[in-house]
Order: sequence, then C-alpha cells, then structure tokens
Amino acid sequence: MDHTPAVDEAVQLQLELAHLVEPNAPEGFAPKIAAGLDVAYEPGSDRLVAAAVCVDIATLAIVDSAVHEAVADFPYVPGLFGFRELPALLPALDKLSTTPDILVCDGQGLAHPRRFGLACHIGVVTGLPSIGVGKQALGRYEPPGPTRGDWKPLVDNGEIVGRALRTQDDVKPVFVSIGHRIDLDTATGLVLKLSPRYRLPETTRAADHLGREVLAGRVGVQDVRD
DNA sequence: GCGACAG
DNA sequence: ATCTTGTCGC
Repeated sequence: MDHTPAVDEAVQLQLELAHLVEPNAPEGFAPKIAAGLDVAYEPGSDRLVAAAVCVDIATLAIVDSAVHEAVADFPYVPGLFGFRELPALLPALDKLSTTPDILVCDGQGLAHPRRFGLACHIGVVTGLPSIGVGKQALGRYEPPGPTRGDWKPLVDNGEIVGRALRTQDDVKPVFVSIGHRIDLDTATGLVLKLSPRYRLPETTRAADHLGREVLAGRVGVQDVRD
C-alpha cells in the first residue's frame, strides 16, 4: 500500500485494488490456524495498538500473538478503514512467529460501497485468505432468523456482498463478507466454527482483549514479541 | 440535496 | 473506537 495517501486518492486506490480480490479459496483449502486482527485506540490521543492472535481452528486454543503500537496517521472515514488500520496491523502480523492460514478482520470485506473493505485490503496486500466480520453493517439489511446459523444475504446494488449471520440464538447478527481468496460459504462456516459460545469469533475476542491489555499497560509488549 | 455511515 | 452506571445471568 501507500505511505498515508490523501483521503481523496485513497478512494481511487480502492477502486484499482478491488480488481485484485480473488473470490475463491485456494485448491484444497483446509485452514488450521486463523489469526484474529483488531486495533485498540487510546481515548483523546492518536496512540493505538494493533493486535494479531493466532487460534487453532480445531481447538480454539491461542497458539501465538503479537502487537504493534503506533500513532494513527489517517483519519477515521467510513469506507476507508484499511488506510487507517493496515499501517499498524501489517507490522503486528510480521511479528507473529506463525503464518496464519486465514485472517479474520474486525470490519467489512466485500460488503463495502467499493467492494474493498478492510478485509479485502489486508488480504490483497498480504496475499493471505481473509474474511471480514463486522459488528455493524454499512447499510441496511434483512434480519436473519433467531437461531444460530440463520442468515440472510447482504445485498448492495443488486449484488450479494455478504451475509447477516446469527452466531448465537437471540443475539444480534454479525456481518460476514469475504476478504480475499475465499468464498462466502466457507467464510460463513468458519465464522460459526470460531463462534461456539459468543456473538463474536474467538479470534476477534482474543485480539480485542490483547489490544486493550497492552493499551492499558497491563501487558508488556515484550510479552508478545514487539 | 440530505441523511446514513465498518472501527 | 471509547466513556459511563446499573442490571441480569452463569
């Protein structure tokens, strides 16, 4: 990517990079390790902590983690998340001693006005399969049934860009969309697999928790290889 | 034109 | 995203 592009050029960059998104999983794709990515922000400052936590998909055990502290150099603009979080997320990924099979991002992937949300962005840049799991949709959506596993397609301009997925009975749905090198069905199945008990996947819960602990100073960055 | 708007 | 008080449930 670039070194802090201007807001207006960021939009153009997304339109170009969107062509690089691959909507299918690699041959014989059988992910074993999923990495949860999240960024924690310090109130009233530009300081932030990006966290990456690797989880064994079969057991949900945490097998590796890393963080990267930085200063936000791009403003929060809905639709331009990648430019704000990638600069911090990429270094965190590099610090992992494990290469995850798939990245689970906190935000949208294809379910984005220009079909290039954070998950697509980090997927294309790293070349790794990725999926986006947002807590909130960018636009309107049809509520899925009340049971875990129920879902409704997310439609934007006549295109199916993702799914509103119920990960637990009677809890608000999450918004799943592909990021890169994966398909919607596989992404949906993986999100359910990673969310056996809570609304959000264990991957994003773990990354969110680690980021907050480091921000608060309760966990030293050296404890997770900084 | 106006409102809505991932984290 | 983060702040903030209380409440419900395991």
